[in-house]
Amino acid sequence: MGINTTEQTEKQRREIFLYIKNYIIKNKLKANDPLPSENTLAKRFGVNRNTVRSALTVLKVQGLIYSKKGKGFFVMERPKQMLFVQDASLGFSEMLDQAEVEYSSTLLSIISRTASKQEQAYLKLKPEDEVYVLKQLREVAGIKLALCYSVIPKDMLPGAEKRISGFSGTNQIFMELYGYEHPVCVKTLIGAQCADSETVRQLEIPDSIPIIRQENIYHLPNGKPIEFFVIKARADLFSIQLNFDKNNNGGTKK
Amino acid sequence: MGINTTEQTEKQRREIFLYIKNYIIKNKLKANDPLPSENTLAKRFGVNRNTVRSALTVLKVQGLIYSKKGKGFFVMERPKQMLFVQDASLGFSEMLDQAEVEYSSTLLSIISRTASKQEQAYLKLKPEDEVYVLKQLREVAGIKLALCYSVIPKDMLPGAEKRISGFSGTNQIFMELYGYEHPVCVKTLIGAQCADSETVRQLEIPDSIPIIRQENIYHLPNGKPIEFFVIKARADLFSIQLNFDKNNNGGTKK
DNA sequence: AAGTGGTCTAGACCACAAC
DNA sequence: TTGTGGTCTAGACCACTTT
Repeated sequence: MGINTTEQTEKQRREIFLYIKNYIIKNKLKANDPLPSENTLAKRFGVNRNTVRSALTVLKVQGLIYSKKGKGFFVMERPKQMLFVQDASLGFSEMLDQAEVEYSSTLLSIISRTASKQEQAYLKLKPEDEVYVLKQLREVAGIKLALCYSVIPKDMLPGAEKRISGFSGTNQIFMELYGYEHPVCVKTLIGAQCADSETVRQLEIPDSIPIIRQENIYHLPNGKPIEFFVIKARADLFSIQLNFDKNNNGGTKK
Repeated sequence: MGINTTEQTEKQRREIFLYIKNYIIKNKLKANDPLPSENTLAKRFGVNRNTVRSALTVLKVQGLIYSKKGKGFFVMERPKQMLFVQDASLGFSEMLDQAEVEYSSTLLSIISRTASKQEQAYLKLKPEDEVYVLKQLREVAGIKLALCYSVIPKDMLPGAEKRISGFSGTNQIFMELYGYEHPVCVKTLIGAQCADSETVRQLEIPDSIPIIRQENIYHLPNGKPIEFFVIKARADLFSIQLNFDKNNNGGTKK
């Protein structure tokens, strides 16, 4: 068949797409197992290599496979979803504690700058006030799970740059290093977004994985704002559970 | 330049990609404004139409542009984010009420079937028990915002197929049609996922938009499970806010 | 040297839309 | 009829990996 003859419009690309998906299932391929090469598939289906490539591209943006130049295509690993129970009294680290998973925190950077308008509102700051911004990478069960940003009024942590070490969460800093009471979450905002380039790079994920973005505002028990905490976590691994059983406020319907 | 000569490897596709993004900004294009055609761009950059297409494909999967066969490429509309405050005592419709946005609900289908294992656990059902499954499309401010699934034990709604009309939320059915008390949410699970094909079709969105998935379990005040409610909402429009100010349970740290 | 994926060209045919 | 996007072919060259 030299030139296009018949029903090329209803895509044979889909046929190859489905073949690969079935191939993975039937052969019970696990993560990082190799797939047939582009040329092999092109010959098997009697189509051009470009057509095979367009099918593989779809699988790639869906995060089912990945490729390495000079080597081939491989099955992407799809780890199991983890569930984390959210509570006003728990910080992020403590939530991981409660979930009984092994985790670690790496302090990527700490800078100080003036507060943005949003941060001024959340932390009750004046435009000239400065904040510390701590960027952290959280790994859970050996997997890079989330990028976290802590925004903290600078006057709450005098000399923080030199005092912070052996870091494993800001609540530890607040309580053990500065003697504050346990902060309480007064507001949480949960959304989802596409992975930005920094998140893709730091978490080493394909940009097809959606990101759960959680913003928390923490106060001290006396009402003083102490932290604006942003979590950007891989949504394929991270989900949030909220229980209303206990602190049921009686259903005050408006 | 007949055949590939020099540095083709570091992609001129990116050049076209950036050109289009700048083109939209510089010319202050609004939603649904047309973009230059593939052939126009190919001539302007002196490249093949396929190269232009691969750049446009990237912009399409990112949800910045869309195309219509026979017409051309257009700027995708990027609506503003809406914020919804979550509360144990509020159903989804009531949450929209409280947000003071104009909304509507369309009942897409109602079927009955046996409960899945997950539904059996959530609704305390036996394997042979049947449930109604109501599929709803929620539109907010004229925009298709979310696909919702209500799973309700069949014995809670005798003869539902014939009694349901002028539907605007299951809580209305529970209370006005069947005289139940106002259900209370006892558990919420929030995650994010890529848009599945049905959601893409029903909400008329590109599959690049992430989806917030919220699962709620509702009980009657007497503790009887009445509804398993799943919301699949566009994450570019929908985010969830939780306030812990009021019902602070005192910070019982474990 | 041979094989793999990545990029790009040149050109064909199709379905659809506007004139 | 002309122009648009959608699909596919055939083939070139590149960078990288393995033998």
